[in-house]
This record gives sequence, C-alpha cells and structure tokens, in this order.
Amino acid sequence: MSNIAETADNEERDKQRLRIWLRLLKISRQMEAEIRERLRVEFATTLPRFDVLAALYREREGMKMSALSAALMVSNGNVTGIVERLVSDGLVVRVPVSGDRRAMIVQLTDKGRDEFAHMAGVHEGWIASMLNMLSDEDADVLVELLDNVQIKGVRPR
Amino acid sequence: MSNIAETADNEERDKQRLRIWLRLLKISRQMEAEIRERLRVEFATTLPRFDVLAALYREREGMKMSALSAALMVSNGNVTGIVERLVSDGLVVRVPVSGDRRAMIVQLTDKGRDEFAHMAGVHEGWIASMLNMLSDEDADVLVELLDNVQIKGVRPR
DNA sequence: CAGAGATATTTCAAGCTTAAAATTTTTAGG
DNA sequence: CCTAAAAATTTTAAGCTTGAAATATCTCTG
Repeated sequence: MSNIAETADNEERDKQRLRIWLRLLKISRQMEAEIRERLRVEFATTLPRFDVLAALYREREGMKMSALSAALMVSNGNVTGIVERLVSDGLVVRVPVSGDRRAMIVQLTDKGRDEFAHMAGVHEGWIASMLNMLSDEDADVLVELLDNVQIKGVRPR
Repeated sequence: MSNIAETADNEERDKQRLRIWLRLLKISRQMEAEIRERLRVEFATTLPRFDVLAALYREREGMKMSALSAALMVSNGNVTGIVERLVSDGLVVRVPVSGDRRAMIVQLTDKGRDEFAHMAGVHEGWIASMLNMLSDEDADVLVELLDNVQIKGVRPR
C-alpha cells in the first residue's frame, strides 16, 4: 500500500472526527445557552446551581463536598462558592460529618427539594422541545452512538 | 386512542430526548476539559483565546468586534477582554475602521497566524485521538444525525 | 441641520471556573 | 506517643462570562 495514499486517508479521517466535534460543540453550546437563559428568566437561577441541586436530589442522604465536585466534574473550590450561595438562599444545608471534622455533608432542604422537583419537570420539557426534530428512530440511534464515546483523560497517576 | 397511554408514550419520548442531552453534555464537557488542559499545558493558552484566533484565522481581512462576538456566540463585553490580552501578547492587532470611528477591526499578526496554524494542527490530532473509538461508518452516521439538530432560541424579535 | 433613535463598543458588578497554596484534621509508621 | 504524609476543604489570584448601563458615533427624518 502507498504511504502517501494512507496519509491522505488518515487526514480525511481526522477531518471527519473534527467535524463531529465541531457539530457536537455547537449543539451543546446552543442548548446550554438556551437553558441558562430560561433558568435565569423563569427561575432566577443559574446552570451551576441547577446542576448542584440535581446531584443532591439523586442522593437523599446528601453528599460530601468532594463527592459533589467529583460528580459534577468541577474543581473543589468551585463547589465551595456555589454551595455558599445556595445555603444563603435556604436551598441546601451543610452538616458536619460525625467522626471527621474535616468533612462536610451537603443536603437539600425541603425548600430545595420542592423547588428542584418543580424546575426539573419544566427543564425536561425544554429539552424535549429543543430536540423534537429527531424522529424516535434517530433518537435511538443517537443514544446508541453517543454511548460508545468514552473520553479518556490524558492525566497519568 | 387512550389519553393515559398517550401521556405515558410522550413521557418516555421526553425521557429519551433527555438521555440524549445528558450524554451530549457529558461528552462535550469531557472533551472540552481535555482540550483546555492540553492547551494550558502544551501551549500556555486557553480555549476562549484559541476560539478567537480560530475565528480570525478564517477571515484574513480581520473582523469587527461585533462580528467576532456573533461568530463565537458570546457577549460583546466578553470579547473585549480576551482581545485585550491577545493584543498585549502580540497575537492580534486592532485597527480603526475608516469611515466609522465607533468600530474596530481585529486582525491576526504574523506571529498570531503562525502560532495558531501550529496549534490548530496539533489540536486536530487531539480530537481525532479522542474520537478514535468511532468506526468510519459510525462517524458518518453521527455527522448526519447531528446535522439535523438545529436549536432555535426562544428569543423573540 | 437638529435631534431622535440606532449602532459599535466598553465598562461594570456579579458570579463561575480553575490551579495552586494554605488550613485543618486524620491516619500510619516508627 | 509523635510526626510525616495523606485527605477534605477553603482561600486566592487570574481569567472567563453575562446582562445591563454607559459612551461615543452615526444615520435618518423632519
């Protein structure tokens, strides 16, 4: 086989992968912008706050700060600030962990639980309407394909 | 037909669309995080800066600030700060628009053009390697499906 | 040509984000 | 027991992001 031809093939291959990435990025940025806007206008909140509430809603027992930042794939320091603001709004509480004075568990308050449940329902409707151009078949194929994509970080250790 | 059954169908439909969104979001966040990390470590730069350079690279004549923020789908004020830092690094210049003293055109410098061209090549390789689990056939189907997705903002006017 | 309204951009305040440094507490080894 | 290393979290500095307000300039209409 020709090395020159193979190089051209690989170049086209790379370009096709780049195309996928650019489309993926465009769609997710547009959807994210739309969701941020609606959260702001309809619920006077932000996406990071919504994400924190969503994670806590799944874990009735609450989560440690470190578990929270791992689940959301953001830095520790990041979560500190967001939780601070949620606490002052009365949506979550921080309770000390018995037996480890370093750690804190964050939990939804009743108010936080109620507010999130309401927002989540509306949110699901937004998503469905944004993706309503996909046929049921397309949707199934898409879920399948996206499931195969696993991004591995380059991070060693 | 039964209204109850139809409601259940629609509910499942919505859930499937939500699944797509969550997978889309996860993949794009992971890829974005990986790209940010590599840009930081290998080129000591950031994704917003890379995005601005990419937009300017496509437009040899340069772009007005407003065109730049429209192309990147970010706010005007945002671009101001990023361009400021790129100017002080000597990668772009701002030239006044003759005939309109309000406007500014931003252009790559030779240094900016060279640096971006180099980074873009490496960047394409990163993307290809992150998506190398997709077969060529899967990749084609995925591009096709993603092309159909057009998010329409709710914004009136 | 004056003034109203439209345009291009910057400034501002607030919040998000990160990596790295600092703090506090726990755990393990000697 | 003592202390070095590990672990959980917060703080810090810098940059990104937004919507809204402020500036400056331009255009159009009367």
